[in-house]
Amino acid sequence: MTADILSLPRTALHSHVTHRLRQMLVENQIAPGAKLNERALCESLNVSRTPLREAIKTLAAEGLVVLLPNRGAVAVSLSLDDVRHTFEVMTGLEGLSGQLAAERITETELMEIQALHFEMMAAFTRRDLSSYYRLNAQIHSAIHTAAKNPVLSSTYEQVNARLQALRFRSNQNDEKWHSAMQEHALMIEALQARQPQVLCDLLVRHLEQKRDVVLDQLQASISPSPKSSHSVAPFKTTRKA
Amino acid sequence: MTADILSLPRTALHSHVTHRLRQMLVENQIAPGAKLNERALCESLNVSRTPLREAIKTLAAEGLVVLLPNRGAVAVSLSLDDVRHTFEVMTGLEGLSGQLAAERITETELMEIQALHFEMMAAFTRRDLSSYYRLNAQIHSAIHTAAKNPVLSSTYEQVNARLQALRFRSNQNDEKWHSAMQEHALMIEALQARQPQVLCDLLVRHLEQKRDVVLDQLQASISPSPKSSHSVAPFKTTRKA
DNA sequence: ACGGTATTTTTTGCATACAAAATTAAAACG
DNA sequence: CGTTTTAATTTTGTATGCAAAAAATACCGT
Repeated sequence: MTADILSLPRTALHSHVTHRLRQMLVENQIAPGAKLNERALCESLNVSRTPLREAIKTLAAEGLVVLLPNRGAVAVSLSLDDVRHTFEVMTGLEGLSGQLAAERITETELMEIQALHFEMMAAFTRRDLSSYYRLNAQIHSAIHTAAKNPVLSSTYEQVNARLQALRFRSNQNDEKWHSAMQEHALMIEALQARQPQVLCDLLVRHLEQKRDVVLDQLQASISPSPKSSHSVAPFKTTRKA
Repeated sequence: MTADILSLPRTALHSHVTHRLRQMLVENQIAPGAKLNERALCESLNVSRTPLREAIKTLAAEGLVVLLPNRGAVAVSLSLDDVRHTFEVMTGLEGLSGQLAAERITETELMEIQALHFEMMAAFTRRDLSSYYRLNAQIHSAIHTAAKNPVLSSTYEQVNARLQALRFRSNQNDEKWHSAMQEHALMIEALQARQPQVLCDLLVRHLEQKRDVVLDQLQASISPSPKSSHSVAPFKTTRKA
């Protein structure tokens, strides 16, 4: 008994499919490099091919899938260089966001971020990783909101989505996690003191650390054992032995 | 006798339509705020509704059109704040691009930019505005290429496309044009000297100037005479007198 | 004549049908 | 047996058909 929406689905089917597909890509329910079979997805999502294909075109524009002429679409699979380039852009955008946030943040917004930060410290103290991730995302999102530039926010989100599919774990060890917490504390201070450049630099270094972790993990996941967890290889990694 | 492509259109019809529509939007053949009538566009482009609608979804993801549920799509119409926000992002991206270009540019690339710069000086001397625009775009594009980050380039292009539709004229008067030329000369120097921060600052200030010109022109085109050249008003500017 | 309601027309959104291409399977040949 | 060729199947790309919603027009009451 699937909990279908059969009352008011009269609007926005393609939009619904877009969201669902994006979620599947970002959450790795569709692995990087995997082919998007229209028939299969149609059945799985209970829609016809028309809205599905429209959704795929949208996701292609967002860079989450790649269109192969006459061969359909595949989930984007980032090379190491792609990841480097994407982080470079993300870093620039996040730095800008921090700068603007430090200039434009209101007292209420600042207090909310401080509250989130305390919650995050609690999560850290308990070593509650999932809460930590959630709060971390919320804080960064709050900074973007404080920057008060919707174009910047949506651009950042779009670029960020491509990396989400990598499902990397930062803060593997306690030491790095601790230093990430300290960096966050410094960010709050920079926001309080309304120091745009300081916050910008902090965010940039923060992201560069994350980038290095991601790149290390990616490299580790491909060079020694080709178990293709989230393979970077363009197409089929399966070969006849 | 229309020069149709009847030999090899067997691939990428939606892609072709996307390009054509994007061009029409960017070149203002479809005015900001104008409704995209599917039937009309189908006839005009000689395609069925399926590839047309797919193209519209792509352009919606690029931010060139806005989808209204059950009411189709309209060409995006930027408010003054939208323009401000868009320029803010553009500035950040172009600054980053300049930084990276100054770090990564090769001798050959630098020489090509210098050549383009001399051509631009020629165009300026002749007060050949259209050549100037073309060369200006080429130089900026060459800088992006020199930054060697495809993700950055495509992100920039996408954000820039939304502003292209404004069809603004920078360098209205000779004085501003002259100072723009001087700024360009300084950029070349910064590239030669491989000074990332200097180039970044130059590009940022360059774009901020352009932004101010655009905002002035936009404001002038709406407050005094509501002749709706490229209207910023959300919908119909025509009212019964 | 005017405001509001009902009806027609148009337009959008989705599903389906059909054609070309690609992929896979089978067959023929070496 | 392996390789290439050929046929069947699947899959993608586009066109068309149908239903709901929106817009436009006509109608009606006051």
